[in-house]
Amino acid sequence: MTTTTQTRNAESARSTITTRRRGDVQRWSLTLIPTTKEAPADAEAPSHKLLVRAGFIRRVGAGIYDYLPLAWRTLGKISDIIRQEMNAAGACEMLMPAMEPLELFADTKRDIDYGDNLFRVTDRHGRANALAPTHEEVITELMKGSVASYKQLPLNLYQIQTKFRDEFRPRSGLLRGREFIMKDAYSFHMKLEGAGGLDETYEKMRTAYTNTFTRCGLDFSVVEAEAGPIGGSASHEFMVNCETGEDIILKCPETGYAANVEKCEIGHRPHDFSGDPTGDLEKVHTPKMASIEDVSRFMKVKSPNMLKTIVLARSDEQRGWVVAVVRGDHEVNEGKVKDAVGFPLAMADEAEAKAAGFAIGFVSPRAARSVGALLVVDPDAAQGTDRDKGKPSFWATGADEVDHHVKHFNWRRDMGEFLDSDNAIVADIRNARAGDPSPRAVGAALTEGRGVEVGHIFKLGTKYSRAMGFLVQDESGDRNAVIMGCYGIGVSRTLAACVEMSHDDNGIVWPMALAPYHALVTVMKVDNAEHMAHADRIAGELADAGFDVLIDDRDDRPGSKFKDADLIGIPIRLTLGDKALEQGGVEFKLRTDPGKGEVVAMESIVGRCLEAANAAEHCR
RNA sequence: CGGGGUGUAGCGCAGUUUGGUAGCGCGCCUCGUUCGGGACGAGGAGGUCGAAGGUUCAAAUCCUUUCACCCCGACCA
Repeated sequence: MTTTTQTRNAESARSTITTRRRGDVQRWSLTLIPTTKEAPADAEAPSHKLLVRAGFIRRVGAGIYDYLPLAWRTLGKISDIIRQEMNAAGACEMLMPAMEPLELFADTKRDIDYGDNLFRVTDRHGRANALAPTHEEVITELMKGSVASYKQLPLNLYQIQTKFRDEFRPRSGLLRGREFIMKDAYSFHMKLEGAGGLDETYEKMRTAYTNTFTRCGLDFSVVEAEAGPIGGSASHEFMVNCETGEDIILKCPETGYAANVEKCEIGHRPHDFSGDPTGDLEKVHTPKMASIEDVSRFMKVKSPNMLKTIVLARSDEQRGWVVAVVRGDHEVNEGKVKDAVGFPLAMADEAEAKAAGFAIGFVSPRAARSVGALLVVDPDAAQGTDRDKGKPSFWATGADEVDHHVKHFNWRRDMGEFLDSDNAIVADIRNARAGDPSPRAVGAALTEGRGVEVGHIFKLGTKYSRAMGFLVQDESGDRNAVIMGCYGIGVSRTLAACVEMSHDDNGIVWPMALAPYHALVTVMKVDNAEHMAHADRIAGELADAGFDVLIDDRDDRPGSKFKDADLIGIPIRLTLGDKALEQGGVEFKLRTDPGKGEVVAMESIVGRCLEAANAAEHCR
């Protein structure tokens, strides 16, 4: 550090309260940034390769990584944004232990639900402990002993902390590790609606999450996810959009509606059972071919011309069968079937279904009538006429006889009046896919995208409070189970997702908000005292303006320094060398700019950088 | 948990079929020449060949056992 920098630091250290943040200045030679030309052989995902190559992370064990200085700085920036948004939304930070006694799971049985994914640790006395995967039990236990009156609620508490999950298969570097950094928040309420209710906090969290990821400079989608125990839109996932994402999401290009595959609704699709038969029912011997693909290939019938018939069993107190029918190339969505029939159900036990008379693997819609079941047909399967071709629909389906299928199935002829009875309904019961009509805009088609889940908020209801006996007295003196919400952000995963979303052939391209340093001062001749003095002065001025600055003071060849600069992805590069100095300036180049950049006069550098930083804010 | 694969220098790899005392590229150290997009020359350091046991005069190499890691699938509040 130069004397000027030291003096400035000393000055800011003297004041007890600062209203503006002074940026950091760091010399490359005094930190650890071990860049490499080659990525480890086992890395596949772009973020994994680049984070290792750029010296952000190093593998310690399967799914366990060191966060090196650059990574730690970026994680700090993500955490800072999260803290600001959480605090602004009325949540309060605390810290719980990473380890917890296994006894805490006694009431919720989550140790069983989690199974082998729960890291277990036995201490010297033989006590069973767990490394926490999340903290519902710990915080509920805390609240149980600290909150006894409705007057103390609502509350929303959060922490940023390392979490553990003994994944079967850790992969893709930071995207799915066994140890990861997470922000988890838990809110507590006496009611769902109105002031102080769960719904209110949930909406605040949804806004806070949207603000957080927007400020991080991420391109993301908010998608409706599987409903929680309360139902409705009780759960949202925040997905960073990128090709390499593990999760598939569907979006309506006109309304912004987005949902994951499980949850996505499909817009109106007309249906009509009427239409002439395409021929007499023709039974075909299809030995041991129970799958659509096998039968399709064998009978030379395309899967969209087949009916896929799934047998489900009612899973509440009442007994009963449900036969769900979709087109051969579609997938039955159990959740949607459940919503359509109005009672819980599950895939039928094969033995029981066979005993009841279903030829499992060779079932046709006719079985609903002959065996006695509620028939639910997806609109795309409920067609007597092929609309596109304007002629009767050709259907192949099971023969309700082991090892046989039939061709020329016709809804009217083969099902008769059963279709008009209360035991036959048509409803959206399949998974959505790209090209399906949007449920929110007539004429719009859903598009498919991929993403990495970085945030998830949901309404827990009273699952944990009931299980653990967290009851609080309300105004009338009654003791009620507290209603909870829970809100998570994968902090370390956000770091990796950002790299997945934003990189090029040369390396990482950080958004300004998450970059470990905003600017990199690349000094060409580090043994030239005058040049170094310029670098220190420029860095100091930038730091005063709030920029975090890294000075590349390594005595290395220009080529490798430029390559490293691109690799670690600092947004602004200032090159200090003879060429620009002769013109009284330095070279200014954004990571996203091609070429060598432009010469900017010394006195204009800070202004030029501020301009770039602000432009970056706005374009996100 | 099923299928496939890999463990040799910090990283990337060859050598294993056919046993003979360990090599290449990058990186690192020293010296010199270089110096605006991963320089060149000369010299040098660095390896219990994942571990244990066995066969053999001799094992990275053959045999047995074991451990670790990766990829695909299944799974994933």
